[in-house]
Amino acid sequence: MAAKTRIKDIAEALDLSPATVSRALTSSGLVAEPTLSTIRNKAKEMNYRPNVQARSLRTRRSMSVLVVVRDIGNPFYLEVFKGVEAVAKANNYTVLMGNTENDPDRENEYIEMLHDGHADGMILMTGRVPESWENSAQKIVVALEMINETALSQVLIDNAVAVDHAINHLVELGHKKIAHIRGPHGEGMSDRRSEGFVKALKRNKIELCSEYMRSGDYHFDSGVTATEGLLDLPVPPTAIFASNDEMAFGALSAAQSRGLKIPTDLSIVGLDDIYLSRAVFPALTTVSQPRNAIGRRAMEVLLSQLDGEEKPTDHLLPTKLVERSTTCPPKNKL
Amino acid sequence: MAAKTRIKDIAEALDLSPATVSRALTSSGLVAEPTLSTIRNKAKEMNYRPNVQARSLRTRRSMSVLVVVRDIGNPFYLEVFKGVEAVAKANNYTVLMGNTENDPDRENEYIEMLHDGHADGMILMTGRVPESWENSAQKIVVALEMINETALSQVLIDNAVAVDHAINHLVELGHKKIAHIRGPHGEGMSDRRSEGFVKALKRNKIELCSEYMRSGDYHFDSGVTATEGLLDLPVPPTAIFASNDEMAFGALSAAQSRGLKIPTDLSIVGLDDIYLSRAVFPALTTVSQPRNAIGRRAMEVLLSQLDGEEKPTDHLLPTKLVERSTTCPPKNKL
DNA sequence: TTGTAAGCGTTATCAT
DNA sequence: ATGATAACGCTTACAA
Repeated sequence: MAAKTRIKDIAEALDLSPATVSRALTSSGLVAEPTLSTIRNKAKEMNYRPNVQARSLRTRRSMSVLVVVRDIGNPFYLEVFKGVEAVAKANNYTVLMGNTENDPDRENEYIEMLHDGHADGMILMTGRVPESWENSAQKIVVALEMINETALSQVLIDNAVAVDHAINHLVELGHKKIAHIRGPHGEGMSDRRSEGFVKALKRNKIELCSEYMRSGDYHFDSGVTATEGLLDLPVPPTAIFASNDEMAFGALSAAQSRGLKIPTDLSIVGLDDIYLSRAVFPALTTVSQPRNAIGRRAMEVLLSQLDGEEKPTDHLLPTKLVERSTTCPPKNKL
Repeated sequence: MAAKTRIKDIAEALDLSPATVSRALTSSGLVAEPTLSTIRNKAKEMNYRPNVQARSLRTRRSMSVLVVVRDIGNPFYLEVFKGVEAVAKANNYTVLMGNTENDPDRENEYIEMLHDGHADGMILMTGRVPESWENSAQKIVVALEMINETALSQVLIDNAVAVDHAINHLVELGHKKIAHIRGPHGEGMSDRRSEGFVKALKRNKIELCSEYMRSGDYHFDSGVTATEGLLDLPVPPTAIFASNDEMAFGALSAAQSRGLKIPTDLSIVGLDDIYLSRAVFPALTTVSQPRNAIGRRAMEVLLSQLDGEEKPTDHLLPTKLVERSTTCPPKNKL
């Protein structure tokens, strides 16, 4: 294969100046019609592709955005990523992905990539703001995981409403003994969900039994442990609401290990609707987040912040209950 | 915040030439000691960060690699990605991620990114070679999903051996009526696994019943459908080997829906050992792929191909059986 | 409407 | 061991 075609090559082939070729190719609308087509055709013919680094160096835009997640191994983020990618691609942006493993050093590394011009903007899904975001507020959008007290734009669900969907469903089925497995204390999303739980019970005039509140870390094992504790109680709950699906899987597994029939002996509701929620048995009743839409919106918000003067704001997206097979009325209605 | 520090700024502050500063900062070993430290300290003090695009423009290396998968929503790829990222980071490479959704156009887009210098190399996990890879053989490594008849380097497991692990386990337990849910016809990996199945039966002198061979598409639903067909048979199998975990989940779910006890009534073995295989109930017995190691190795191979003259070759990594709770001896030993 | 020329921040070549 | 200078490929004032 021959060397890469440059603008200069096209210019020479057509006996024009590089400037004109550049203008024609960037659709600046400054090139007249006979020339315009000639140039574009020649470019195609010579298989021209712009050199990204040269362009970025000159324009000071990399035309790429960085999506940073806490744990790239978590399938939850991927649908969001797809949404981001769709909008990005439509706007000629490239998407880079980074994961931090909850490591502040790595979080800062990615902020530095922003600073270095490696990316023009950043979508944060780490549940935490890196130390040095301040110069870059306009370039950052927080998605999915809420961050308390920040001046950054956020795109996420209304966690309290999501929890309401779950609890209302259980209450309508007749449950009164409802337990909750919450996420880690001190994290925005996690706190918001568990506050939502408390309020939902109150609104439904159900007594809040402190024994029925357990903590997990969003992972499977913690769901198992919490559920074992709940089932050991003198008066075990008839329903468990886990604040994410993976812990709900843990609940399901723990209950089935003890020979309980789900949902007859115990109803279980999750939150997230991850891909495999329909693949467990029985399929999990849960509350779905519009992950793809969150990704799209996050990217849209980011774009408008990068272009214009859009000020950081919050964007709440709707959730809905997905009723599958882990819920039914409690056995002994009181 | 002040404007970004450039090499020129450091040079002026120290009354040296930009060239010297550049050399000191890229550890070329060409700068003498008093100067070297002075420069490095000053750089740190002025908070210098190199401009990536300028550097890439000059060196013609982007110092980033592209990982392309077929479906980024598949959690399976993520552990591989982590492996790639670890090695990449250790070598000062940035990792970009792309997904193709099995769309040839998108596959070519990523090849073009390679060609454009957006990335120096590429790790392909699409199970397919894009049309125009030929000029870039040295820059591409295929991982995870085998591609028939290609001159590219490949890093993957020995699929036949992986299947052996599964079948030998079932045979040792005493199973003779072993069914198989295979992946799509015509795909390298899929064909290899199902050939492995046939050979493994033969080696164990078990008759191959054509009714016991079903096809799926690697997704949950196809596992359900295939299993329903198998259970409807006059003489249903006592064990099912699904060629990936997700279809094994389908088998599990279908069997449990019919009231079968797993593993007593039916043993199930998967292949892959995805993250949630331990989170289903009962936890899935499966064959694990060293995904992280595959990622690491793929990146290592890519690096050596980019640097040196390493010729494309294949690299097979070992698998192992993970015995969990979906297998036991068949009920009615004959 | 098109051309000329400068410059983005680096690194590589050639001197010294 | 260090400095001067050019060059990477592109865009954008400014000029014509």
